[in-house]
Parts: sequence; C-alpha cells; structure tokens
Amino acid sequence: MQAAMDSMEKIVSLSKRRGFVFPSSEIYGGLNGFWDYGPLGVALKRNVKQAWWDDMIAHHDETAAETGAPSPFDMVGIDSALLLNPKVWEASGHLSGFSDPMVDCRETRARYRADQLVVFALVLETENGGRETITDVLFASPGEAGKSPQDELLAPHRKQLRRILKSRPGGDALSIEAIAGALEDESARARTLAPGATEPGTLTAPRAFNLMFKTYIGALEDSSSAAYLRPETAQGIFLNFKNVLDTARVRLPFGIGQVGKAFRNEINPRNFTFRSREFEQMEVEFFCRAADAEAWYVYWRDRRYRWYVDLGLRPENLALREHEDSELAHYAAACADVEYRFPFGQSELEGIANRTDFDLRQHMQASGKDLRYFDDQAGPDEERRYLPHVIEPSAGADRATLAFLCDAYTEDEVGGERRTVMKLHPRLAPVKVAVFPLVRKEGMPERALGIYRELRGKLDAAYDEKGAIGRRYRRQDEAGTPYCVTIDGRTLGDDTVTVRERDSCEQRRVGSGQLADYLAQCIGG
RNA sequence: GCGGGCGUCGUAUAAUGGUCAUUACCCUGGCUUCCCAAGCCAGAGACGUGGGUUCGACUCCCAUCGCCCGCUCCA
Repeated sequence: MQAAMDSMEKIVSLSKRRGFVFPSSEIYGGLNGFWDYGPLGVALKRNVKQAWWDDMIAHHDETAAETGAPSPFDMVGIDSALLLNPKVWEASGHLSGFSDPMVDCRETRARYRADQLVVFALVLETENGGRETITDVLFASPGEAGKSPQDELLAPHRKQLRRILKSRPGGDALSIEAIAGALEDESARARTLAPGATEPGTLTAPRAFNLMFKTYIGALEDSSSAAYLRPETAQGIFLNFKNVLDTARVRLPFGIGQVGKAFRNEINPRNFTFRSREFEQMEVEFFCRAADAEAWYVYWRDRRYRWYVDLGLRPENLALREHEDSELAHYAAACADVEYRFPFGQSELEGIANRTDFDLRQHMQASGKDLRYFDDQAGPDEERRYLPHVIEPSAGADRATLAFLCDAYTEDEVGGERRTVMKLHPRLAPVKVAVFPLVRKEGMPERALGIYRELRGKLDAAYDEKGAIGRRYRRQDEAGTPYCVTIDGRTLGDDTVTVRERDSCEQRRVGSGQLADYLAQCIGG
C-alpha cells in the first residue's frame, strides 16, 4: 500500500514536472476539484478522445456487422449545449432532491426525502394495562408524520414486528409514537431500521444534494432564470434523439455519441483528477429494439472493455465488474463497470448500462412530444411505434487519461542508470517522434532540422539539440515519445538515420527517404 | 461534510524571532561531446494566502485556501 501511494505521488509529480497536469488556478492557491492539462497532458487527453471518437464514430463501418455485434449498425455524433432547459433535469430525475434534504439507505440504496420519512417507536400495551415504549430499535417508513395511517407506516416492517410481538407475550395491541428529529440524531439513526433493510443503522444523515452547479440565464438572478450546468452529457443525446432520427437517415439499431464537459459539485473531490468537479465524458446512447437490448448490452460491454486493452492498459490492471441487482439504479436492467486498478484502489473508468426505455419515456412524458420510433420493418403482428431501449457506454475521458498515465509509468534500468519511461501506446503518445542531431556541428543540426520539418507535417514531432544525447532520450522517455530519430556522422555519408525505440532502447538504421513511411508503420493508424 | 496530519524554488530538501534563506536534481543560455540524465562556465527559480503578536515573523498565534489519510459520498 505504501509503495502504491508512492507510485501515485510519482505520477502526480511527473505530471507537474513534465506538464501533463497542473492544479487549477494554482497561483491563487488552487481550487479543489479542478485541474488544468499542460502541453503534454492536453495532447494525451486529446489523443484519448480522438481514439474514442474515431473508434466509436468516425471510423465505424455501418455496412458490416463487427465481431460480436448482433447486426450492422449506424453511429453518429452530436455536440449538445452545456446548459439545457431546466425541465430536462426534472424529467431525468437529477433535480429531484436538489433543494430538499435527502436520506440514503446504505443497504437498500434507496433514497428518501427526509421530510417524507417517518421515524417511530413501538408502544406496547402490557398485560396489566401499562404501556411500554420500545426504544432500542426504531423504525423508518415513507409517509408523513401525523397524517399517514398507522397501518401504512407499519407495513414495511411486518416481519420484524411479528418477531417482537412474539417475544412479548400479551403485548398484542400496539400503537406507535413518531419521533421528531430522529434522522438528525446520530444515536437515533443508529437504532433505526430502514424499510427493507435487515439491520438498523443503515440510514445516512439528511443532506441537500447540490450536485448540480446552478447559474442564472440573463440579467436577473431569480428562480425563473435558474439553470444548471449539465451533470452528464447523456441527456443532450436523448433530447436530440428525434432530430437525429429525422435528419441523419439512421434506422434502429444505431448509436449517438458525444464527448464533452460535465459538472458535478462533488462533496469530496479526491485522488488527483479521478474525481473532479469539472470533467469530460465520452458517451454513446445506443438505441435498439427491446427484444435485442440484452444482446447489444453484452456486445457493448465486451467491446468497451477491449478498447482499453487495445490501447495498452494491462489486462491484469483491468476488471469488468457486473453489478449486483441490489446495486442497479431503479431504471437499469443491467450494468457493468470497466474498472482500473489505480494506485489508490480499483475504481471505475466506464459504466455500460442497459437503461431500458426509461430516459426516452421520461422525456416523452415531460415534454408531451412523441419520441416513439416508427418501425417500417416491423412484422404484421409486431408493434410499429415504440420507444427504443438504450444501451449506454459512458466513459470518463479524464479517468481514462489518468489510467493510461498510471499504466504507462515505468521505472527501469539502462546502462546501470535508473530511467523513468512512460510506455504510452503510440496512438496516445503526445509526441510520436523526436529528431536529434547527435552533436551540434558538422552540419548535423541543419540536416536534422530538414528531417524534422518534413516529419512535422505528417505527425506530432519534436526537435531537440540541447545537451547530451542521453539526456535528450530520457526527456522523451518521460514524455512517452515512442521513437527518436538521430542524425549522426553516417547520415552525412549514406543518408541513413538511427531510429531508437522507446521501450527497448534499440536502434535501427533507416534511409531518410523511407523514414516517414517507416514511422507511420511503427505507429500504426 | 466530519476527524486527523501537512504546506520552503518545478521536484526532493536544510536552517533560522534579526545580513543576499541551504543543497541536489530539473530548467535556461554557452562551451565541450559521434549514442543513452558525463564534464565545465553562467543564469533563473521558494517560505500557499490574509490577519495578529513583535522594534523585527518563513519561524509564534488565528483564520482561510490547498494537499494527504480515514469516515462519508459517488445518477
């Protein structure tokens, strides 16, 4: 564990030193939960997003079924606004509980409005006519104090009640006594049995869930102009489902992808960029027939896991974790997380969920607009108008970037010296090739500059002539540059250069005319 | 959000209620150098922020911000 934390510190330190990630607003003391990407970091993150966009959208072949896919399908992209009509968040469920204190049950994962949860004690009438209030266990039930009928409040706890009554002979008739303020009282909460829970003490203290950032549109700051920064990109896709359907000539099954910023006012940002208040998502909402949803869920789950492996994350650091039923959100039929073993623990990179038709149904109801799909391929006995079901692979761009950084970080030994090298996949590496003159004389810099300028038009290249050659190699190792080209004495004679490979430090001589093709082949794609 | 710990150049560090705040690496410029952080010369760079105590605060006190750990939270 100590070694693990050290490695996280090294990654944070290297990020700062080399310009991958900086604390946001650093000269003013930083801002908790916000981070800036430096020159290398922005290149890395852009490459992550580009790889996602290319693999999911731009390079998708809709004319043939991919490996494992039930059928061919279309993929298109959108870029929706950050601020949406506040009604969107009412319909999606993000706004409920925004202003009211909420209470969660850790066991059942249910969430209640604190003012709609009645906590009460049982009052038993004993044989000799006395009354006994049981205080060692309290009960919580949905309802309103003073209004909800006793039977309704007792209903969720029948089993427990029967047991209690049995252990108290004669204590047959019973009443209840509501306890005000019990949810705020830690010791009372510890004794309170939540609806559906098997043991007391699973309720959290009431608190407001201001997870959405609030702002105001226009000059007036009043409730009518309130708006929220989107806490996820998904809703922007659902809102445009009909637009895309009407304009993009797509048929089911098809997916709409979006990459963009989202904001959550997290109570407690932690672990470097892993949980930030401003972050970037890469999401697909994939629409299909209800009958096919399960097959598509499996397809997307497996495909998205493979994506990380293909980009170089070590499989031993990755896990695909299927959620238990108790873990599922109320609208989800299935959900799996792609998790990465970060130095601070195994945590989620991406969630793939079968969201059924929940989102479209919510928006259809709330907006009054018909969002059903007209299926002209449906058989005579089949429904022709229906709401598609949705598979949602939702990935965090910053989390993926952090995972690639962690996974790439390597320390090894070259010629007896310790070396830090970022073994980034060539597709993700900020710089693909660096060009060096071996020494700064005999026309080598001029020759190297010529080669650099030629390469620069084709791929991300860097030029460096400062310091000893070994130092320049090491600098590029820390940036994750997969190839270094060095111009030496032989270049001036036979027009060949050396190409040094990052991970092995091995060199090959390549004719300068073939260099661009050779590198393109090494890097691939 | 609660509890605990910690804030000195980019990184890692040293020292001190009182003169230009130490050292190494990194970084910048130059010299040298024909392949993996060599050497030489020169240079830049810090007491998180605000307030208080004091003749004088990087040092003591308070607040604040940030970071780390545990709990909590995680649509």
